[in-house]
Amino acid sequence: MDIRIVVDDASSRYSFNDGESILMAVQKLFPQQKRSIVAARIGGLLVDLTTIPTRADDIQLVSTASSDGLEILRHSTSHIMAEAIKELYPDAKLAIGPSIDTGFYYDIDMSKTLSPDDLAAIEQKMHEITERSEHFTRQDKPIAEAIEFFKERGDQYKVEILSEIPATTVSLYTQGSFTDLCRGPHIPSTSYLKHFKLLSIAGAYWRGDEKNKMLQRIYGTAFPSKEELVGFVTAREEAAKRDHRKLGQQLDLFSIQEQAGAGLVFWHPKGAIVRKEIEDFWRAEHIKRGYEFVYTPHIANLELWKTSGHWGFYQQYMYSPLQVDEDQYMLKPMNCPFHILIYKSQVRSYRDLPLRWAELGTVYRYEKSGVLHGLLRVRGFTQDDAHLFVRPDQLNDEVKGVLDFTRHMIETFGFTKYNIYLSTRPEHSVGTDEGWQMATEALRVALEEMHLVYTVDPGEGVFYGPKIDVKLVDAIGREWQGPTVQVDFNLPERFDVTYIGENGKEHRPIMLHRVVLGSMERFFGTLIEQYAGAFPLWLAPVQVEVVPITDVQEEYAKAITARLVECGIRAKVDIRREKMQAKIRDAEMQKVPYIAVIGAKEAAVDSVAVRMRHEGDQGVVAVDQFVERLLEEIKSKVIFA
RNA sequence: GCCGACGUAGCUCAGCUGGUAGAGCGGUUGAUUUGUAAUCAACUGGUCACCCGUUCAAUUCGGGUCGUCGGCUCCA
Repeated sequence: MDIRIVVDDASSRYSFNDGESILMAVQKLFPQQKRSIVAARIGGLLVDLTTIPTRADDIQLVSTASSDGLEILRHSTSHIMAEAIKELYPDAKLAIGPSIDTGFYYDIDMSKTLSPDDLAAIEQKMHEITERSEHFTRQDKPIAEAIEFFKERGDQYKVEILSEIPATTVSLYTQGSFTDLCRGPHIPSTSYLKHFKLLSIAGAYWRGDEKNKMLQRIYGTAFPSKEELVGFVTAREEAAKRDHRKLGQQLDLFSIQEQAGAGLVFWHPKGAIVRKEIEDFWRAEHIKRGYEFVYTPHIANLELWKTSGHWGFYQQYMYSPLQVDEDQYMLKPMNCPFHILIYKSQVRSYRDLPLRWAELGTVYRYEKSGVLHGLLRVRGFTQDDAHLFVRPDQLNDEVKGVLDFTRHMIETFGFTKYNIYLSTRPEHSVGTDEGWQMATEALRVALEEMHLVYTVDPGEGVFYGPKIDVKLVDAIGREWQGPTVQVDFNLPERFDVTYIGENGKEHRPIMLHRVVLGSMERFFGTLIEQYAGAFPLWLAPVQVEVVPITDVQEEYAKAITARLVECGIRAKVDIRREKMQAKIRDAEMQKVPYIAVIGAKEAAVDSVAVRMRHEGDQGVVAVDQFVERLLEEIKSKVIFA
């Protein structure tokens, strides 16, 4: 049979003999790259290379250079790891072992608790298996037979999975003595696997449900080449250096103290400067966009939280009540009810809307101890919150306004790594289907009209309404929810929020909850990682470090520093009895954007020798010119100077 | 909260099988007056996270608590 074989952009024809598999053809056609071609695609379907073509459809070869190929390699690696584990620990029961973005994992239930040392032994066993060149063979079985097969082996998890598969037949893959339930395809032989590494052990609930048993999960990765594997490991080490927790300490930005409690943030002077810059900018942008500011208390009567529904729907995140005289008061987990109270303090006309009220509102939420994470998940944090009270006819424009605002913030702060999601109605929620549908549609339309790329995140909305989330990505690729817009038709209902319409009758406004940064803590955390601590000039805690070469220039250096400070520049002078090299080193390590070196030459002509962070010596510049340049850079919020 | 690992000077870390601790950096003092990433020296610094137990003796062994880290589950 004569079939066209496609590789990347090229194609050639090959005439298959009876019973000749794709693998045999590949070995003849591409002997030099036989281990990089791992599967094939026929009519859109991925198949094993051992497949014997039955029709004259085009065959597209899949190599490990493609994402499909890499996934197959990694998935096969997880099977090989499972085989190794079964050999070492025969009582191990396997659950699931998929490939993921960074590699693969396998969830295992076994009596022995694995330690990091055991990973080396498993890896060793895997190398043995790859040297044995075991073939992966596929077998299609009626589902009942497959269930019987796994039942006999005591593989209860496989049986459970099978019992929920609707198909009548399933495929099993065997290599060596190991057989697993799997859709495939797989690499033809274990010898294809050369470059892999087991990374870590973690706990994971069976089927991701915390009511189920916790299994042991082993994470690992595999790559087509040694260089790529080494590159992956180095990239992880590099990413760890950007970790905001590490930089927070090195740059003296913030701390979280055991003595005070987990998840409670202390902003040190340098971190506080960055926060103040962010806040100043934030306020100025709000004024430009027609917002007003409000301030509200940190605690309020429990009755208020019952009215708002938080007591019913959000109690697990709220701290225990405080007894105040005869009443119970709650620390606020959200700001919304307070803004509503301000709204309700007088009768509102349709002419007053939209009302946009913003507050840097500090809230406290009980987060489970295991989820706390530096600045990115804490128990007390300040939301850059705002609530918009809008008429139905204003909803679309207002959502778009918020999205535009968010985009402006993200761009100004130079974020390049983020994803947008549209989250729909969750299981636990209030309101009518029509309400949810209308609100979700409003968000979707706004996203489309703004030409924003987004993903629908089903069931991830808040109990009171759907939302659009912007998730910022941290140094090692984890997503953290930042900016969000949420439509709420529930609270206005519960608090009986109204405005008087043109017809003189009461109408219900729609409420929008939104943050354009997320929270000051989380935003700062991701910002630190974004810049690896090297903030752009406008945000840098110290903008200029003035370094006199000897103490002869000390007075001049102090005068220059005072002049810079006078111009609104955050300048510091280093008058320690250290060599200039040591001062420069320290300033570089503190990631100060500019170092102004002053020796006898500079002092004589009212100038400084400018050194830029990461760039080195920039030559001598007159002080006035230097100031002008700095002010311009600060004003324009240049991201990469 | 769950699974696992970890918790020694301000920081980074050493301390074999139990006999109350060390280094470098930092800080202080002194000397050095220096041209773009660490000048030299002396001094300083720790109820070994906390509590209970085993032991003649615990930083070291066991249990618990708190915290941190990697995941899971859950969220700004």
